[in-house]
Amino acid sequence: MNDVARAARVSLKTVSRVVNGEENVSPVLVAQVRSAIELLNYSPDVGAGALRRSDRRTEMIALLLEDVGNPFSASLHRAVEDEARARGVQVLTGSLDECPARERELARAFTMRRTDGLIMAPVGPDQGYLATELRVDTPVVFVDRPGAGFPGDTVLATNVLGAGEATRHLLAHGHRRIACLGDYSRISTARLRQEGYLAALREAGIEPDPRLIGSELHTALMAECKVIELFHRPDPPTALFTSQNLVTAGAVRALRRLGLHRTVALVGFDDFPMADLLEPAITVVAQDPVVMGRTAAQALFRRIDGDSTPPAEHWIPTTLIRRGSGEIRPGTHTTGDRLAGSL
Amino acid sequence: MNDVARAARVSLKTVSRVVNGEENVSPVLVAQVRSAIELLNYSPDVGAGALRRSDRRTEMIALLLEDVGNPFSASLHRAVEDEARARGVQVLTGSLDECPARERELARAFTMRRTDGLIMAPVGPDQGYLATELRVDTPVVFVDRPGAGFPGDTVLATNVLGAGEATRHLLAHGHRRIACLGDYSRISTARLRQEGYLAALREAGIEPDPRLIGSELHTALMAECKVIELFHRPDPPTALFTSQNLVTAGAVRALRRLGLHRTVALVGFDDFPMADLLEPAITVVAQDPVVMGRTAAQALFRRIDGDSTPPAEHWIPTTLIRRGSGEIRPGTHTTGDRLAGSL
DNA sequence: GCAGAGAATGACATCGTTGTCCGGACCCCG
DNA sequence: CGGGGTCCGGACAACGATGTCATTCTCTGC
Repeated sequence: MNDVARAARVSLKTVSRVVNGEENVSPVLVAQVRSAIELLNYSPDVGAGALRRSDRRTEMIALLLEDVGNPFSASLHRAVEDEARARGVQVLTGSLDECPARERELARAFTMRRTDGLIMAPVGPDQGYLATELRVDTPVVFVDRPGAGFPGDTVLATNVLGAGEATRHLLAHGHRRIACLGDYSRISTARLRQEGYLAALREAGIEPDPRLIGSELHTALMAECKVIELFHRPDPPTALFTSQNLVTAGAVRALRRLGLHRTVALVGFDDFPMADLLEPAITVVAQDPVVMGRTAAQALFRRIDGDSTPPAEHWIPTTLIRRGSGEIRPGTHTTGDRLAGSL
Repeated sequence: MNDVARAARVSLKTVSRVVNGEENVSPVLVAQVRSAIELLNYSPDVGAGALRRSDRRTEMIALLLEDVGNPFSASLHRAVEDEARARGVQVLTGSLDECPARERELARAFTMRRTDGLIMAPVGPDQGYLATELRVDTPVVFVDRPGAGFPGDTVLATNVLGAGEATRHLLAHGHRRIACLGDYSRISTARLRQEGYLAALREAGIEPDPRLIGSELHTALMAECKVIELFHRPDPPTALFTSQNLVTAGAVRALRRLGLHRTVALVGFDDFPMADLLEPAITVVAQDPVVMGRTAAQALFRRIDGDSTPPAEHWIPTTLIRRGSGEIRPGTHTTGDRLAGSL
């Protein structure tokens, strides 16, 4: 910037004014400065600017997700990026992999980078550390899972409702023995979805059978094994509610191997690409990661812009998508290819 | 940091030394400083540090991908993150959406943030602008697609080879009329995959039929329509090679609607989750986005560390995964469910 | 006892930028 | 012609940190 000032024969400050589009600079000087900028390929350093500026904005936000490589996190990330782009803000991301230590470590790293705000899908049981770790007035928005020990807006899917709807859907199709398979019970979404399942059963006057409830299934393979085990025992379920993507995949695989995919009903939580192309196509309770990401980003920017109303909770509704697998009735014994055509 | 120095009754410089783990500080002072840091919840500002430091490293790299929300980009992103994390480097990402203007805009934004390097899947026809836009000595690595007009390492899938292998696989199963469906021809990967297809045909002594070649199919719907059109014409293909993910999805959908999914062979370029659960399961030429991301990040960090050997090309091999759809022979008229069990 | 080496510490300038403040030029009006 | 505002432009300090260099202190060896 010094070089530009020299080349344009003006003071440093005038260059700064031109770059920042401030008023009260004569058109002549503006032109001089602009051409000097062009000539020297000057590019302002937003980091240095942030350092000096009174608002201290870095125009960067941090996004901590379970795994930027998985479809849910990736869609959410994209939605956040789109909101951020509209404001000229850049996004720093990090993957947590269900590891609380990583959560803290990344929160720390982003603090040292002075991000203007933080959107996070927490994995640890408590985010109280943010109070000391974070710079004061750095807003935090929790997404997908609620945070604890630190105030912040929260953006959540209607997990209990969605799981209840899935379960009621199966009940309405005549099922009474419905299994519920989910991820680690320390994950709040897994707990809540199981809760929704239990509530729907009780509502229908059915006492839940603990042998039909599987948790701690973190990979498709674990889910697959669990399902196979389930059907090797007496009195197996006639329907499955799988409360997470990989569990759904494992269950589909298991039902195939057992030759039960047209006999046992299945509703999964969270949609996935090609779900409509499987046979039978998979009925799911779809979340909306795009709306979740957008909502979280909008909430964060409102806070960054100074909104200091009490933390709000945003509930993003889920949608039941009927595709076939969830509409199988108990006692069905199709072996042909009829369902495929009935889409 | 000033406050810490005051609290610990030492000079600013001594605090800096402790924070940066420099030697030659007496243990007594180190302890004093550390407790002051603890007491005041001091967190160093890496931005300010980068400004003053002679190497000017911000410990951030930029990653420009097609769309961080799509599975390929997301996996690649994750792999880059893992390499970066090992070095304490953060990753700024941006989605390009096939828009050259966005490519420039984001390259500019990242330059203003002084990222230490840039990994990019270019969409524009020329990256010559980087020469003036970018800070000198900022290394660039091109991934997925080659860059033009600016030197940089390149990490590419073996597109021609992979497409050739897919096509030869279909030829080996007796197909002679094989369609090739792909994305916008301005995308280099689309062109190269078509090239591989053409080469394999010619190698087999077959003159390509232009009516069997579809390009500019950017969405699943466009691909679906194209396939349906293909089969409404006389002399339709007996096999399809779909050179991109969404095109594969569209083709599967179209074949289903036409009732041809067990009759017409299909090989797709790029794997996708659940491909093994479709009926028939989809044979694909799989890319390896994780290896691509890792390779790109490693190459970038080598450059950041000062390697100045001439730009290198890294070829990441593709793998043909036989699952069923690619092994259908011409003239097959299965209507039952046999293939599903034959996995 | 003393030179010289080396360790420990601090003073100060500086990175690229913006906030503050001041001064000069210009205009309008009485 | 002078008073008082508006408009422009620059000098200077400061943001939070580190590089450089000078200073003090403590040994070591003879």
